[in-house]
Amino acid sequence: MRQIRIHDSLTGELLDLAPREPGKVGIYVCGPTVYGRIHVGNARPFVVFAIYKRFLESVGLDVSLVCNITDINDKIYTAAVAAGRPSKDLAAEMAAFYIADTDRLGVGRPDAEPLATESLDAIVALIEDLIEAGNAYEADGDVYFSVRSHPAYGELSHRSIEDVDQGEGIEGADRKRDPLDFALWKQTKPDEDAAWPSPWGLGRPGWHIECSAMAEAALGADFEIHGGGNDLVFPHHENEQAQTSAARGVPLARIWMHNGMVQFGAEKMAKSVGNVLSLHEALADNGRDAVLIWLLGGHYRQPLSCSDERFVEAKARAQRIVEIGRRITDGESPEGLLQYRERFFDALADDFNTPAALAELFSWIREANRLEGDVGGADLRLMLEVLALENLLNGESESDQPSSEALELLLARETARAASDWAEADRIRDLLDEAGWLVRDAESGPSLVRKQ
RNA sequence: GGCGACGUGGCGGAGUGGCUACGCAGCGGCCUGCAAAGCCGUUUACCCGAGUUCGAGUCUCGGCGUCGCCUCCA
Repeated sequence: MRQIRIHDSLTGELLDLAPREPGKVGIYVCGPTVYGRIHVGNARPFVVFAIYKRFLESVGLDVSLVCNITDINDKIYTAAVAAGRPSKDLAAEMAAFYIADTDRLGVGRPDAEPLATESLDAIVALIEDLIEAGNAYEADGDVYFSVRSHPAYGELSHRSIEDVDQGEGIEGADRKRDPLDFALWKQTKPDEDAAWPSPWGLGRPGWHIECSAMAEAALGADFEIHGGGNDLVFPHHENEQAQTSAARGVPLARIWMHNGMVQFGAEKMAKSVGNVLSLHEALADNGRDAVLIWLLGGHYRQPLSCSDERFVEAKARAQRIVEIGRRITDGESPEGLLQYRERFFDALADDFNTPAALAELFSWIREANRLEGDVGGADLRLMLEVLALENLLNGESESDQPSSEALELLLARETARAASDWAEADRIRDLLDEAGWLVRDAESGPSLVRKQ
């Protein structure tokens, strides 16, 4: 079996995927905070890890993918106050949009999508354990993690404790014993309309502890892969790692897998910058095939540029796959093309190199196009299924079946062609073109193809 | 300032110490009545300088430039 290797942010090295239990892989990915519609940058980790799960499953692994939904966060309260509505309603609405928008990507749903609001017991229990272990302390209804009590702090983001602060001089600064410390639990505030009971009074959990608790609840500590955008490495993932390893004595995850940012122009796409393209808009304008091909067209760790040109290009690539779909037949693929299929999977096994895998897929297509006669499409379908793009081979839908009028015109054109009446033949072809049909002549006869 | 990463052909984007990435666009050709689709070709692509090496875009050092994180952030 192929050795699967992944770049680990903690060690900075390619690590072999080494499951706790042979054949089983747990992946936890930080999902969005639901205070607005998500943009294509938010969609990147969703797609990367959904497709990675498909790849791992295609090589026989049993994968459990967990993507949380953060529905307790400052941003939600701020947005709710601005909208003059209960934060609970806003979060519920935006969570529903998130599900709907990502559903349209058609890459499958995660196996679990825990909500912070439904994980309070686990969160409170983890905080209690940290206090008991001497890594956290209560202060006037808040609870803070004591960063200096955990010597390994900084190991993930490769920074020294001297170089960071957790918002000194901002919220809770007077209650912290050390400016480095970060909040695990925050006492409720007057402008917040959501709070939960705890041993420290009414309040709400900090963002970092939510993920530690939800990840552990779903997968157990020391699970295989923790993912997310590389903008989360510090402080979010650093803090998650510190919390769980302090409380449990084992790392939260064995491999930290971070995706690069989507860039709009030269800058990171971010709501705070305002240069966002919402996912539902991108899907409506370009279709999910093009959005997917665009996202998979770059290596997950690299920045990915977003622009109209990129989507035009992705659509053209999708079209090339649709064209080969008209050419291939059911059944086994020629042995001569096997090398491309093998290298496709090799590329994905080697730090999930989707652009290299796509290159092999397109090489398969080119070679198939060069062959004479029928070409079985089994291998191509296998590759496309991993990428959730096998729909491109499924051919015309009902609405793409030529109408009887169109077929009559095609017949009339054949009559004209048989009589070498090219002017009439071309006139009919123009008529068909206006009706949305492209004529393609082949040895086997003419055919009509729906214009894209 | 600290930490991390990156600079590849018109554009996007992989990759390896010596062998065509791939896609998109343009141009030329084949095929076609003409097209479309497809195929073939497209003349030292690897930021600059120095070094290591038989040989470097690929390793080392030094520049220049860009991006991300250090504050909520996928």
